[in-house]
Amino acid sequence: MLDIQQLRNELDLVAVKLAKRGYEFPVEQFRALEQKRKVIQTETQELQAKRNTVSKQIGIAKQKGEAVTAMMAEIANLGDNLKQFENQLEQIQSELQKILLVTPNLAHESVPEGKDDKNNLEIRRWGEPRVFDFEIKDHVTIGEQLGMLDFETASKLSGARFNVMKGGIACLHRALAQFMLDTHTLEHGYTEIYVPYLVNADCLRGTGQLPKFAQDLFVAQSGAEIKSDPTDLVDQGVGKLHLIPTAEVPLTNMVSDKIIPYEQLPLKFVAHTPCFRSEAGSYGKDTRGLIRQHQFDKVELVHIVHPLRSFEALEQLVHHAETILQKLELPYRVMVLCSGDMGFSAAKTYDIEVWLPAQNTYREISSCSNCEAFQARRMQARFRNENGKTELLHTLNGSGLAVGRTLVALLENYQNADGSITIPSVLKKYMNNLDRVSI
RNA sequence: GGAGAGAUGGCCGAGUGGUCGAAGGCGCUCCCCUGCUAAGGGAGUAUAGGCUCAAAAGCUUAUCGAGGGUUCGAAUCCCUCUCUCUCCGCCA
Repeated sequence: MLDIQQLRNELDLVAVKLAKRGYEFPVEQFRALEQKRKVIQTETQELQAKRNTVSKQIGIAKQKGEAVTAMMAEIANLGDNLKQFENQLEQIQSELQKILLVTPNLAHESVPEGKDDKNNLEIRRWGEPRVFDFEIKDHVTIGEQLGMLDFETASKLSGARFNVMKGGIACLHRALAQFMLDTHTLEHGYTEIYVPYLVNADCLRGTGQLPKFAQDLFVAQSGAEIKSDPTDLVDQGVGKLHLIPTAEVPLTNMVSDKIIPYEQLPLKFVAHTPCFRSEAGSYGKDTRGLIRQHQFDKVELVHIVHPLRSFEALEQLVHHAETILQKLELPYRVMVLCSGDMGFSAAKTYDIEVWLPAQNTYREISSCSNCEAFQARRMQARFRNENGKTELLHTLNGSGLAVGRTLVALLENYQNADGSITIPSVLKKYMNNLDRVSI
């Protein structure tokens, strides 16, 4: 959420900045609401103050045994009048809130301007794509020929965009997650966290998925709820649990409604979780293979930091994610997203793209964002600064990495002519010291 | 699933209609005293808003799990919900 003070003070400037990322802010509507708000709020508070003082006087008078009828008469009509103002104010506030809740974050000044992913900037590249001396296969073919990727069974069980892994590939998948967790906890100083995979709507509002992106989520309902009243549609969505689309949601919300002493900063969390995304609106995109699934595993990194440190932390975060690819010896490049391609909550985002030989291109495997105070403001995540004052924290998140896509990269980059997969040296200890996955 | 208890400030905990944003204690900050330490004395110590405003400051509103209601007035009474705990049952 943007700072409403900033919107009041420099509305036009903010609107221009939002336009740069392709968002048209309802300037006139906001201005009108603000004008009304100011008048109504002042009036409401004056009436409340009056009610409070007179009520207090009544109390005092009663204790002394004095007559109170005069005072009672004085505020006889105040109640109804006040109620009206309060209702009006509440309505205006909620309309302002609605606008704020769907307004994306402002792009940081270092973010390149642009409309879509074509304007993203490559800032560095690591590793050389391997040259193959045989006809390469994509990960689907490799996995199916090994008998270890079974999309047919998956679709029988759950439909499109699910997968079943078996044997060596299932193990490799597990090994990857374990390797990532170990690296981040032992070498990068993260605290490993286990979190719920079902979260309430407040959490999703806190990180910015709700209210705007409800269609991208899966909603879970307990069987008891369905049975008790199957026709009740009134409370749909609210109070229901959602499957997490990323561990960013539970991890970041750990500090919601909290005031952290500044000595404890920065907090660095890592969690390995499944992620669930409805992928509405991506019909026909990446329909083959593991690239785009309704359920996938991810190792997520979250930083909770002092506002002056957040851009420094972003560089660290990207570096931590890159380390995984370097240790796996997978070639990649780092992109800085342009203003138009960034996610809702981000002020600045780096994407890491891994080389996929079968697609002959780099594909996103990690997205690292500094959300500045945008999420913290939504979830009231604060810290007590050096002067004892409370201040909003800055939050960052990044994949470290998407496990499913890392597996894809591994299968394709480490494939051999005979259809087997070489196991990268850093993974061997998680794979019973095997050298290869083969039939 | 059955029975019961509870939710108050950083923490503990009092408060069952009126000068209560909230006693008392702990913790923390500052000061005093004490040749160290311990003990003691004093002052301060929630959060989010709004208005005036360059700022400092002042004034003001809301908040005692959440929402609604009664009342001139609600932490306190009524209703609904959520969560936590205890016992029993069931269960990975």
